[in-house]
Amino acid sequence: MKLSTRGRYGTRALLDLALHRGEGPIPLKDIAQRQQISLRYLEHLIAPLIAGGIVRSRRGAKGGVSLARPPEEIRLNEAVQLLEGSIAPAECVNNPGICTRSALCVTRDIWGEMKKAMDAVLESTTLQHLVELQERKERSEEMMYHI
Amino acid sequence: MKLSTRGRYGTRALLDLALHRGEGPIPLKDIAQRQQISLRYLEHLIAPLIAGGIVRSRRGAKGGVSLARPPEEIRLNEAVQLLEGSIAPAECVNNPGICTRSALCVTRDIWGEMKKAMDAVLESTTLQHLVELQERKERSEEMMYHI
DNA sequence: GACTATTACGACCAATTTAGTCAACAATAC
DNA sequence: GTATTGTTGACTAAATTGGTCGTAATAGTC
Repeated sequence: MKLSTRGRYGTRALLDLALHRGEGPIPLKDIAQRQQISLRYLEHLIAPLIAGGIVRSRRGAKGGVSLARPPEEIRLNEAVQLLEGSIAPAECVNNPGICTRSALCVTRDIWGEMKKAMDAVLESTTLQHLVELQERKERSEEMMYHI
Repeated sequence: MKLSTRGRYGTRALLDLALHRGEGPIPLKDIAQRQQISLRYLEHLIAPLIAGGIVRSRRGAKGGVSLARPPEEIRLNEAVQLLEGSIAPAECVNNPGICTRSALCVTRDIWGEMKKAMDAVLESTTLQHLVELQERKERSEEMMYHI
C-alpha cells in the first residue's frame, strides 16, 4: 500500500509552489534543489499536474511553474489522483467488470471502505492547510531554539 | 496505492476459512479451487498467516488449515499486516529516521493521517463481519432470483 | 538575430518487486 | 507403507519503479 515517489515527491513539489506563491514562475531547478529531487525526474512529476490543470508553466528565460489556482482550492485528492492514478486498494473497486465475483465479493466492499476513508483525508486537505501547518511547525521549532 | 495479490488473495483465503469454520482442517486445494488461486501460490500466502498465529495447519492425509481463533477475534488489520507488511503510504510514517526532513515534513503528517484512516477501517472489521455480510448478500441474491 | 535560460517530451535503462512455478521434503491418516 | 497434505527454498518471467539522456520548443536579453 505504498505511495510511489511520484505521489510523494509530487505533493512536496506542490507544497513548495504553494509556499512560494506570488513570486512569479518558479524554475523547476529551484524546487528540485529545495526538495532534493533530481531536476530530470521532477520534470516528469510536474507534467501530469500541468495536464491536470493545477499547475501552469512558462518556458524560456524567467520561466518556471506556478499554481494554476489558489492553494485553498487545490485539494490533495485531486493532486494524488493526477500523480498516482486512483488510490483504490484494488482495481475492482473502480472497475467491477474486471472480476466476475465483484457483485458478491465482500472483500471488495472492504477495499471500497478503505478507499473512501483515504479519500476523506485527502479531500479534506488543501495545499493551504499544508502551508499553514508548515508555518506553524516552523514557528514552534523557532520557539524551541530560542529557549 | 494498490494492495498486492498477497493482501487480496490472502484475505479471501481467510474469509473462505471463516465460512467453513467447524469443518475441521480445510485442504489448501479446496480453498484454491473455490477462490480460484493457484495452489502453488496459495501455499506462500498462507505461510505468513501461520507464522503470525491466526491460522493453524495439519499436514498429511486429512490435513489442511483452519483459523487459530474464532473469526470474531481476527481483525483485518492484523491479517493485512501479516500479508503485506505495514500499510503506511510512506516508509517515513513508521520510521521517521529514514528521512532527515521527517520532523518538519507536513506531507508526512498527511500520510500518517491516511494510515490512521485505513487502519480504522481494517481494525473495525473482523472475519465474522465479513461472514455475516457475505451471508446477507447471498440471501438477498437468492431473493432476487425467486422473483 | 544570437545567445541563454528554461520547460516538454519521448526514448531508454537498471534495479526491484510481483506473481507466480517447481521440486524435494516432512508429517500424518489409514 | 502408501497416499495425501503442508513446508521450504530455489528459480523465473513480467511488470513497475525510479530514474537518466538527448533533443526540441519557447521565451527573455543584449
